[in-house]
Amino acid sequence: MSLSQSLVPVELATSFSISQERANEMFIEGEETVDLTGDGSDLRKLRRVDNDNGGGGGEEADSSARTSKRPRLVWTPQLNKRFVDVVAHLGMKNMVLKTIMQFMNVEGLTRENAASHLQKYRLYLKRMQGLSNEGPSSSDHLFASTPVPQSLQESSGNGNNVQIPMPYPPHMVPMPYT
DNA sequence: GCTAAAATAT
DNA sequence: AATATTTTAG
Repeated sequence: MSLSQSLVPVELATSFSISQERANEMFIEGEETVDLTGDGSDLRKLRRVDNDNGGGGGEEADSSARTSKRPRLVWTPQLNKRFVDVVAHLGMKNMVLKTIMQFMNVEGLTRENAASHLQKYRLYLKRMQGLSNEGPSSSDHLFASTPVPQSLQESSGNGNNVQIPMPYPPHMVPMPYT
């Protein structure tokens, strides 16, 4: 029961101070939810909510992300933007999970997360190209807000290596935790 | 109860 | 690694 206080460190190293009261509204009963970048800030904030483990102590021995099931990841528009942006520079040929994740370098994002999202994004592109040139479907709340880059429209004459003008600086954040 | 999104399995 | 299926959230 006394694990609540350390689970909601919302604020990050930003100049802007977000409402700290927001920290209180992330208690989900029986479920866990992660939120990478909520809204209006950089997207390297990963919040993690861990529920009770039924031990009594409430302390976890493992400090690393290991043996612990990661809660459901929420793809915010910002995070998706980053995803699309990276993918745009890669092109269809190099739109591979490994590369994508490498250039996104969003800490906390796992391979499974990106893979799942990539799948959905591919389906989205296929759908859009199959129908008409333009036409925001009623669904796709997330992807509809993101402009499909021209880099993906063509086959991209790039060969096996891609030149990326350093889209994002490499971060050295080991573990955000909270 | 249905649909969309994320996770998980193949 | 890519696609299919299952599970979970909305």
